Amino acid sequence: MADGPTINTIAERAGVSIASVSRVLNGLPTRQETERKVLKAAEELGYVRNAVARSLKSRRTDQVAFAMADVGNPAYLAMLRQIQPVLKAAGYRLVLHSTDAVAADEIDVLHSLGERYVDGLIMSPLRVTDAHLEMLAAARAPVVIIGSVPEGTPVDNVRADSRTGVRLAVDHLYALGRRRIAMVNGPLDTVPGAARGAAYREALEDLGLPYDDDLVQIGDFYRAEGARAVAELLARVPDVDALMCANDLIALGALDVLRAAGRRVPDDVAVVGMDDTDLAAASWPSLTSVSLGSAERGKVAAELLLDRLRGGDREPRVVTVAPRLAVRASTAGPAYEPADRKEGGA
Amino acid sequence: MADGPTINTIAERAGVSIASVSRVLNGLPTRQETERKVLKAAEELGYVRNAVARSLKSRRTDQVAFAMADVGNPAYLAMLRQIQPVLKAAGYRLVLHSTDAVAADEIDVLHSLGERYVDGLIMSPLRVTDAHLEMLAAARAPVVIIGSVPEGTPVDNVRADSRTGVRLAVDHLYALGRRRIAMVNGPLDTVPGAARGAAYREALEDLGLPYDDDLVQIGDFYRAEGARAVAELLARVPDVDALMCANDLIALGALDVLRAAGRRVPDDVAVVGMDDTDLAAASWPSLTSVSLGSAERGKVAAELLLDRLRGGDREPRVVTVAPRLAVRASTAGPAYEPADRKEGGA
DNA sequence: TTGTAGGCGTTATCAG
DNA sequence: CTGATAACGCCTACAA
Repeated sequence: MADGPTINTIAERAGVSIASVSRVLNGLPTRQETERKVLKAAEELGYVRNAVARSLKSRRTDQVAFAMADVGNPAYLAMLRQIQPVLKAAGYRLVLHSTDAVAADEIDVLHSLGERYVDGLIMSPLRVTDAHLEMLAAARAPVVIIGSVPEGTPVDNVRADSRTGVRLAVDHLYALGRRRIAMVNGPLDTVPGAARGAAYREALEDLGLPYDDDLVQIGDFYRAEGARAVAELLARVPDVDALMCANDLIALGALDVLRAAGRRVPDDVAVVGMDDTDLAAASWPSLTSVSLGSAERGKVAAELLLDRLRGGDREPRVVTVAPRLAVRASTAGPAYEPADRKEGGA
Repeated sequence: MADGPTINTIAERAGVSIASVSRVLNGLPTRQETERKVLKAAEELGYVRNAVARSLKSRRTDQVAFAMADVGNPAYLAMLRQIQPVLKAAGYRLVLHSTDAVAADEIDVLHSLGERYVDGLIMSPLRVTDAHLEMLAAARAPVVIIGSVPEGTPVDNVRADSRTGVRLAVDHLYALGRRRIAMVNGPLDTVPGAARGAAYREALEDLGLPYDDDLVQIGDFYRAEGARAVAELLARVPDVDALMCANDLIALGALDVLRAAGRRVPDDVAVVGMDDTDLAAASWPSLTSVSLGSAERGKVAAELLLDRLRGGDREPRVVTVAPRLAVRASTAGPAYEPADRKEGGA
């Protein structure tokens, strides 16, 4: 762990100037002989470029960050899988941050942007506080937000249309004859929580169904929390016949609880998730879910960031990705009995 | 996105020297008046320290990296959840890398260590190639490997004891009366794949059970791959009565396939996973799984790294975490029928 | 307590 | 094509 060699060490050993070393290392035109000597010396010394010094001079790190609110949520993984290759192909290394939706951690990541550790940032905050907005306004490197920020925030913004998404789901449930459609949501002070809650209410009203506070249960966007919320809901409203869950993890928790309670899905209670993650197709029964285009949003976000990094000093752009309903067994297919019925939903 | 202010900008505005600015910003003793002026100027300018320049001088970044082979595997998340707070408490920012078990990506992360972007690294490689070992030997910053590296590799090493772990599981299955115990493994050229495969063979032999190639199926450490592998296995060896899966994801895939095939778990086929992730307890039926102490390993790794970062220039240390069998429904409990039987396993 | 100046390892400009 | 040399932004003796 002794101090590593620098271009100076190489220069000495090769008997050339540091300028020549730098040139060789950066592939600039050099005499064959010089190049050979330098490369040989570098090799022998086990030289590794000090990227920190390089960044200081070049003002670039060739690194980009993606800050995820919940690493355990496959929706973010779907984004990651799209973001990673796009940036990699463009020569950037992607570093991840796990913020656990803690505002302070997100602010810290934003801060690290200012510290110049990365050239750009993709972030998907659950809550958007004033502190967030301040830092975004002051950001000196490109930021792309996946999720919604207020109009006028000077960053690119890739949005889901959860309003339409929730409507797709509620309409689907209604079409199946469900009339006691409950909503299991995450915290209302989160961006998705607020949007999905409002959308649910709106969808019901448009269908002429009464909005009933009892049918709304707030928990959090995790499986265990979802399960807890659904347990409470069932106790309070035993006649509920459909659950609109604010994400797939909540929906999986719902399935756990319904199974334990002996309620058949979808016969007794239909369940819809959101995000259409891998888990939705893999669960039992498989889960109908509203795709909010996680993968697509990741891809778009990466491309927007890349565009900015390449010098696009354009107006902030807002892209909205369209939702899609993936109908599966939890609302329309066979429930516990070994498959074969063919009825299809909606 | 104009060029940000530096300590020079602040110095001018505050009418002091850059040295004073630096001192104030670092909390060194300064006259009240000076401090006030500097802080005011910094505030007004929206100053953010350039961490790159700071690092160049101080030779520290206060950042540490954790390279995960598979972000989608909850076993790594369990590690992460332990690593994160330990390092954070010590003042380090944790950055994550997703390598997808691609050797080239892992080498790149190791390279980034040499580039001085981070002060240390925790890494959990699936395969350990010569290139890995070379870079580890040459590493100029502390590295902790979660997983096994050959004796003599000059890095701290936190190991699981999958040998004992597999044995616990196989013995358990044997005690339940199972005699056609198959193994569903990941690639044999991975460290865990090789270890678990060998352990399985050894465990059978010690029980006096014949080792049968037909009972071994190689796939990969993901759910879909696990499902595929189990489907093949079932087709080839219909009378199998127990599956020892090399991790929980494979085991979940196994449950999917068994359910689709109408085989009852555990009545017809008992299933054991490894890693004892959150998913094991949450699956249906809940999954018996060998805990290899992911959380514990993460914690130990973080502490070892911290020790090194604090100057511990000691001998490389090897810590092995003991396995534990978590018995659940997939081997011992009720299967598909609504619970109530009380028999307990082993 | 404060300012001046040197240096961290690179890159890039400018003469030679 | 090559070699001095000046930044990049910050920290830190050392001197005042």
